[in-house]
Amino acid sequence: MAKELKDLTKRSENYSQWYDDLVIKADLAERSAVRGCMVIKPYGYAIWEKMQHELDRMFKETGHQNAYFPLLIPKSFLSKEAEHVEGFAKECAVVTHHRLMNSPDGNGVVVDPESKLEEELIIRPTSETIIWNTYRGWINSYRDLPILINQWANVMRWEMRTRMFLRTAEFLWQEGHTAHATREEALEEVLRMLNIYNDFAHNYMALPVIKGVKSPNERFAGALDTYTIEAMMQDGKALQAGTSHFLGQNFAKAFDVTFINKENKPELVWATSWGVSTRLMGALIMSHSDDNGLVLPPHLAPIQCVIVPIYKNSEQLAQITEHVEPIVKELRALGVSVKYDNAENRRPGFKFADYELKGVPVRLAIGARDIENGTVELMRRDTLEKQVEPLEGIAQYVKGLLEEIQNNIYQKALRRRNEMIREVNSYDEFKVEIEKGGFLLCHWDGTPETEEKIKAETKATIRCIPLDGDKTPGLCMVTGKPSKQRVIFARSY
RNA sequence: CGGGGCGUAGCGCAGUCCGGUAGCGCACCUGGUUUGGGACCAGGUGGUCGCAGGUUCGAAUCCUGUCACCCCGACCA
Repeated sequence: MAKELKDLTKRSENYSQWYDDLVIKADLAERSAVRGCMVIKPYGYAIWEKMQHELDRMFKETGHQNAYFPLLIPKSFLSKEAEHVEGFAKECAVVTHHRLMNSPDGNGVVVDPESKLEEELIIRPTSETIIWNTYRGWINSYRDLPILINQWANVMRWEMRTRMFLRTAEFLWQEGHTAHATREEALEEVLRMLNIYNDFAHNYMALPVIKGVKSPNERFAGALDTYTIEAMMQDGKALQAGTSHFLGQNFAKAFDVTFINKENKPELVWATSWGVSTRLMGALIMSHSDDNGLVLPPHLAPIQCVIVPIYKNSEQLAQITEHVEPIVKELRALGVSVKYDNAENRRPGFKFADYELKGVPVRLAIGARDIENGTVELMRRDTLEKQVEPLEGIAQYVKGLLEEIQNNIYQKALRRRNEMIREVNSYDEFKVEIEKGGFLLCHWDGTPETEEKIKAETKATIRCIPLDGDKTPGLCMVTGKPSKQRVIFARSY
């Protein structure tokens, strides 16, 4: 084990490989036997649960409720919205039969041809269709609106290439699906949820993101507008961290969902959908990790503080435990999640390295020397700095330090991200700069043709048209045509 | 679907050119010494060498076929 951990050494030229190793060695997930899927391990899942918990709270505080819709979607549902089917058709897993039988040649089992389904079922790649098919029955009058529902679920997209957390064939997410009486109300909802994602990324993930709207090329299949939060990873590639879609009346039209308004006239319902997924785990890992492993922001760390005893014999361990137990109690009373690792089959050095790899924000080490001096050795994961603190009042100190670490990790990520943003004014300069990674702020004439040309020639896409910041018009760097404002280009995951 | 690689112990690999007893490191088990940054010593368990044919006295190794997986593209709300 020791040597295996050492292999997670300095970040290699191949950042993706380093990332995969980190995910596996930090005990977050492993590759599964199923193509393009992964097994999320307990430690990784604990982080996801914390994310879920905080997001769920924010959703409920804004009037949303949770519900659950089926995993399987009749094929015909998917085809009702033309753009939607075009966007997803190429990556759907399809259920065609419902029974197996013993193979006639005696080798295992085969699909029973007799069990062929009359209509194939799609494993949901997203749930707009089945949900809007259901909403039709729920909505009659303006009094039934709005409907503000969220679902925590798994979805499946048969991607050609996968990468743990960032793009797996099956992933966990939440998808909100809301129905409104007016365009204005729906648009308000779209921005409300975008802001929730932004706040969550900032306050919990310590992840700076840019709010913006997608170009038509990058829009969700079936949406009129897609809003996004875009993050920048340490290797200079962008990551779409969450989206909020204004669906207009497209799905209401496709699924015939109308309501009777106050004037007793039928009207199509306005829709939004929004979601974040386990991809956020990938964002978390890629944004903060260093060469010693994961760095978790305290607000999401399953273990916020670990205590490692250092002892020569069982009497010493008992003595240390006596001093540690009240501290553990006190920390828990302060709402700090703490682990006292008194396992005897690992030496302290191993534990130190292991908890660093796992990103635990604060480590306390207590030995006989400390008991004598009334001190404790404290190490913070974000700076890797060690300090000696008095045992007295240590719980309160750790509590305060966790907030400082949370803030420091954000500031560090923000600084790094900002250094990767730069303005570029000519296409020649763009081709040079894009190789260095990061966000490039450029003028674009607003046409899909220009965006496609840039993508084909440089692999860069428009990550978003930022909502905040500079709105000065200019001239497109490629065509010289007028541009309303600078947009953000990057290569992305 | 194109281009490249790989398949040998739980994990990481050597052995393949040139056929001849299945190897190494880590992990695991036992005993002992250790324990303030990834312990050490001694002993031990574990393999139909991806699968199917073929050549041969003899195949991880040579031949034919086949199946996985990985990487780079294409694809990716």
